[in-house]
Amino acid sequence: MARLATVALEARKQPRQRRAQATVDAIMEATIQVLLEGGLQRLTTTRVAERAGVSVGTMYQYFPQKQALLFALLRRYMEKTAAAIAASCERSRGATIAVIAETLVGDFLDAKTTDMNVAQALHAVGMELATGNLLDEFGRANQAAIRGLLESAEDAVFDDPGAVAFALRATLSGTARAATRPDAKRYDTRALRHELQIMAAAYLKARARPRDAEAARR
Amino acid sequence: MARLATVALEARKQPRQRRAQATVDAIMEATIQVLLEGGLQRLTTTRVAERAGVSVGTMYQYFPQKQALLFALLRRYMEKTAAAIAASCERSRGATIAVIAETLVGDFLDAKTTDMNVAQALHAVGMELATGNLLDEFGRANQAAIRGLLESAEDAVFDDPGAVAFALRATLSGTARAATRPDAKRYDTRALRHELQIMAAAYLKARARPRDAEAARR
DNA sequence: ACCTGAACACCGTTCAAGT
DNA sequence: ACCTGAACACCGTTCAAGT
Repeated sequence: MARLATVALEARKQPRQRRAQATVDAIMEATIQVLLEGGLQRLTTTRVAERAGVSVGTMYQYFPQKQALLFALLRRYMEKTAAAIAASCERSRGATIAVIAETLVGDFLDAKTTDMNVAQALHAVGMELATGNLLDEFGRANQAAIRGLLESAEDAVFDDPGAVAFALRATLSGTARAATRPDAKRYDTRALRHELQIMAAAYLKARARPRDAEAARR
Repeated sequence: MARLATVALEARKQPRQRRAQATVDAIMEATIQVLLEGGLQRLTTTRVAERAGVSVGTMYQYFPQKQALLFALLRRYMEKTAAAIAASCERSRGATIAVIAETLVGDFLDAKTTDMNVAQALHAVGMELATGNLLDEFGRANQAAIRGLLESAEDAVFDDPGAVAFALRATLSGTARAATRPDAKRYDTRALRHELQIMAAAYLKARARPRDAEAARR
């Protein structure tokens, strides 16, 4: 099992004076700039401090390690999207499930897509683009397999099997990632599996025409 | 935009003799061991080479940078899961969509869950667990918001709103991650949004009882 | 063809000294 | 209370020399 040293990622010290707050702001802004400019590989403590116009020592007073910089950025991004999603839920409260489904999906994707530059840079943390290319490569392979499967269905025919396979694959692999998170509880994983099966079945049914109808038309 | 230096991640040199192949195998095995033992933070080229019983120079002959080690591991993992998924699709070929949905979801999750130790370690690349904790924290908040929304639906009542909210949230956030990948094409994103809305609507309908029936029973 | 390991440039982190 | 920057330990990567 991957054991990890327990590390403090939160700020070591809260800024108490105005100039200290300005320092923290400058560091965070510098982190974004350096990240967007050169990716994670070029994000060094020296570079961020230099861009922020402070010494490394000062930076370490507020961000006890390099990771804390990224952590703070991620926290800010997630606070923002969570607020947007909560607001969306508030808006469609009491609507029909059809409206709820449409609004929720739309607003959720919108929220996560805003500030996409930063989000992408954060997601890319670690293996950078290379990992993504690999994921895409196999994503396409899996999608092709699923598409072939859909086209073979005994009792249904799909008008756009490519789109359905695409959505199904994205949902599954995205969810699988969540399910394999280290702290995903066994219960959650099993429940999720059951719910996903219901979801996939309902989706396919909604997207398919019965094969009989097709045969009858010819 | 995050610009990245183009780097060769594939092996620099193919092993031609038997002892060279043994060297490559030893390095890959050592990488897994070091990764599972101490996480990404302790995965240094020196440590892997030492564990593999070769010099760093030898390692750099086959893996031109540190990332290439992880890349090779990830590739092996994905080849394995892709093969499992293809086999699953082959098995349920020609079945009904109900069977297809159930089999596909089940086998997909199984494939991605096998070798979970390595998968987790690979997923953890970069921000390690801290990121995950943050994701979970806001995941729970979003889930609670969605659950409240579902319970407020005008035309439906859910027997297990928590489970439905959990599945919906996992699907959405997992998919959003895929949609915000740098190379996700605009077309794909828009199509995915539409498909997800159909999926969510179909799922909610499958999971809900009409409110009238509930009112009538009382 | 394959391997070695000292050497180099650079990075994360600390801490005594300053205002 | 806040900031500085030289100093330290260590890491990724290279390359001349070996078998």
